[in-house]
Amino acid sequence: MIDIKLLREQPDFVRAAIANKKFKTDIDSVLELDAARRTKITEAEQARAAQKAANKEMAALPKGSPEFLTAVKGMKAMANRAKELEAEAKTADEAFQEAFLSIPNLPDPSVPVGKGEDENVVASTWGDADADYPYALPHFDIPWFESRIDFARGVKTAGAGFPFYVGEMARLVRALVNFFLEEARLNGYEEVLPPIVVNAESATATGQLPDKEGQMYVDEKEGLYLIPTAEVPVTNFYRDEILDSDQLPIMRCAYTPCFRREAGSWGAHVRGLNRLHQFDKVELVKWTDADSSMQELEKLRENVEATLQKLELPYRVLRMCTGDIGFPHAKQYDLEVFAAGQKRWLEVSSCSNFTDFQARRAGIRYRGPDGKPITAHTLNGSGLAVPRVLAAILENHLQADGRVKVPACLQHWMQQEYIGEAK
RNA sequence: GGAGAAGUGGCUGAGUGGCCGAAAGCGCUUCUUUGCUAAAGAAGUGAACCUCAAAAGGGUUCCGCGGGUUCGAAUCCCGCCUUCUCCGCCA
Repeated sequence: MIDIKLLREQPDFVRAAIANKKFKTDIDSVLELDAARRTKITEAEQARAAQKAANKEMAALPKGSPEFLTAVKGMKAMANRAKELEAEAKTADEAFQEAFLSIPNLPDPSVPVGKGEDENVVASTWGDADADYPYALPHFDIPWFESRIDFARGVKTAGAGFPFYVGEMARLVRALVNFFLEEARLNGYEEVLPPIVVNAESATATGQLPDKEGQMYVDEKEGLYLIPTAEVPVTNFYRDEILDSDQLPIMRCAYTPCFRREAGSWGAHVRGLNRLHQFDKVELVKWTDADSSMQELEKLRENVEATLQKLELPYRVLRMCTGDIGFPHAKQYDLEVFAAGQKRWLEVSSCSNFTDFQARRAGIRYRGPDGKPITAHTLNGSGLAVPRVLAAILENHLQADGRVKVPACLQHWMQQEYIGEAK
């Protein structure tokens, strides 16, 4: 949620700022609900204050005396009145909160204005996507692919989108996870191994609930959700806490499997590893003060880029435009690797600054110079998601003999220069 | 899963219907003093929201969470959560 004071004091500024986002909000009705709510709260509090004052006088009277009994009669009416007004205030407040939560975060001024994904700006490109890849194939067309990543048996065992990784491919996935974690560690991120289920409070704090409820797998009996990303449990680590400012920025990384229902998003272009219900990812999360989050976003993006470079995969950085950044995002970069077999760019990381939007909702603050709590800023980025990186490795590093060359940076964990079968 | 006990402010811990937003101690901050990495004394020391142009001030709420009883609840009742102990089960 945004800062309510900003909305009250500069409604036109807010209106203009979110005009270019894809989420539509009626600012005027939010302001009206806010005014109505405040009137009701004041009324209710005055009634309660009057009751408490009268009550205090009454408490001094001898219990059971005639004066006492008379006073009790009057008090009953006051108590009922206060209760009524409090109920009205609560209703008005809930109506306001619901409307207020529909206001998206304000895009940073540096975000390019645009209506949708076609207007994202390519900020930079690394490597040579136009190079000749004479042996590249879509990864799902590599002859030995199904013997290493077994979708059919995954369907039998769990369902579509839950493949088995077998033998050297399982080891390659593990190598990638280790490599990503080690990169993060060397860049100063402290590793955490979080729960991979969260409760409704946590899912609400980071914004998965209520809007994206349909995207998560849920255990209704226990009220637990399988995480769609490690962002959820990791960010909630500090929910409802006040941090010391000298701790900031806090940098964490976490490997987890991620679970996404991806309801209604299946089609020809999501074959193979392009989109799965379960996948492995290393997530980077930062908590910063209010002044340095934009710089920290650049560092975060650079950290992820450096990791991609070591994998020798061409990629590009997209500056997401106002019409394509997410609801809680102030600024967002997407990193896409070029998969030479499919001749497609595949998103492997999204690096985002939520400014104070998510932290306000999650109650994450730090103490400022005067000791007063200030809402923190939160950021996160994938560093990286395994399956699409794996897809690009399989496609781009496919050799003349039909095997795939394992990038040098993974040797430490793989101890194997090639995978697959020679023709 | 069964039985029992407990959940109070940064920490320890009083408090069983009104004088409790909450004793006391510790910790922390500021000041005073003596002066050598310390002692003593004084004052202060949570959060959210409403009101106010702002500050000051005022008000409401918060004693695990949510309901209820009552003129009035940290204190009584109900549900839930968590922790601890014992038993059971188990990687």
